[in-house]
Amino acid sequence: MELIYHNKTKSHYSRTEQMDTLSFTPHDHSACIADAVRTAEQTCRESGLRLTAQRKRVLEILLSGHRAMGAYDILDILKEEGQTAQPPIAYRALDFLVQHGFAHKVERLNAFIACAHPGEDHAPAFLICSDCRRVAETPSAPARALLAEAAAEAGFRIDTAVIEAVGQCPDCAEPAA
Amino acid sequence: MELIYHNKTKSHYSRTEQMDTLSFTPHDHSACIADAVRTAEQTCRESGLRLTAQRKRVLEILLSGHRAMGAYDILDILKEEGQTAQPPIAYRALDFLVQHGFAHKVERLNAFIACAHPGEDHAPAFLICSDCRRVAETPSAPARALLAEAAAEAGFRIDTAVIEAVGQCPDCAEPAA
DNA sequence: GCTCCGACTGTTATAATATAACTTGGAGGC
DNA sequence: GCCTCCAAGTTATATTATAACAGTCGGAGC
Ligand SMILES: [Zn+2]
Ligand SMILES: [Zn+2]
Ligand SMILES: [Zn+2]
Ligand SMILES: [Zn+2]
Repeated sequence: MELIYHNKTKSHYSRTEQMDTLSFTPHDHSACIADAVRTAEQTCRESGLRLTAQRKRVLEILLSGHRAMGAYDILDILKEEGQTAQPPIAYRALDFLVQHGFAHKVERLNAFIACAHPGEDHAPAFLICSDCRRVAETPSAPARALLAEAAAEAGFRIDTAVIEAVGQCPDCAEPAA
Repeated sequence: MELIYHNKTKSHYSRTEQMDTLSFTPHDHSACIADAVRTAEQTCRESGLRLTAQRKRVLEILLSGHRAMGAYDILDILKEEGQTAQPPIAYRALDFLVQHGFAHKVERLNAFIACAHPGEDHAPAFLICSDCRRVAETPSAPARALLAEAAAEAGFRIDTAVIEAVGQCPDCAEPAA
């Protein structure tokens, strides 16, 4: 399979803006997990936050695949690991992770994913594959700028914006060959 | 496609694209309701759809304010009107209205609004006022185009996209003067 | 008119997602 | 040691959504 997506027109996305959508790209995933955990640990150390065992474990669970997971999916895993695990356990850990940028909530799915670019201060759009449930982050600054423009014309001041696309990822879009 | 999104002065939104965000604009709201109901009736007549009494009543309830309402908010109103009204009553009517473009689901709120531009074949972005809970539709075609471009670079084909902004509407943004 | 069919409605039950409220525990500062 | 604070544990409940099946109604065709 040889797909080339850059051949048509000039990109609006500069090199430095290129946030690779690695969920859909083969990569060393155990390194990917280790990196994310290390980044979270370091960020917390620097900011005086407490990445407790529970929070770290929930982050690791989210990181195990680049898929959105419901709070109760996470709870089930914690239970299998021997915890008693009532809902607030999962929701509190998720709140912490989302609050501090280590995870995101996918509104369309009422579910959560580990952030693929922790520490980068980004406001991603999500690409949600309806076939395999994988979710990737993609840059959204240009789209957000246009949205802000449209909002401004209505006198509306945007605090946050949710941008989530549903469709087929590269793997699932291939004809069933 | 030639878009320059850093240009402050020139609008990317043509006159004909101007979907006035009337939720935030004073207007003859009873005419607004009547128009929407009439449009729905006509569209259904033309398309062989059945705008039953339940569906019409739910549409009217949604139209009563330019706010997002939960399915159970609607159920409560139906109950006050003497119906027995179990959840599927509301969800079925909402499914129909959303399916055929007479209403939208606001993912961020898990709630529904009447479409402000029925029959226009549009894919709006929503502007959600966090203070007064009013919701307006605004054009999103330019932002969607950029999102599609970013997705294409990842080999992702978009079927649908949710674009929802939370912030302050013109009325609520005014300093408490 | 009658019948059949398909779509809508009524009803019961339950699933899935999320939070409130209060108690217990534990690390660190003083 | 003791206090404070925040996290974790626990119970209960709120909110959002769907499954499943039984009744009803209206129009198409005969
Ligand atoms: Zn990975
Ligand atoms: Zn996929
Ligand atoms: Zn109106
Ligand atoms: Zn407002």
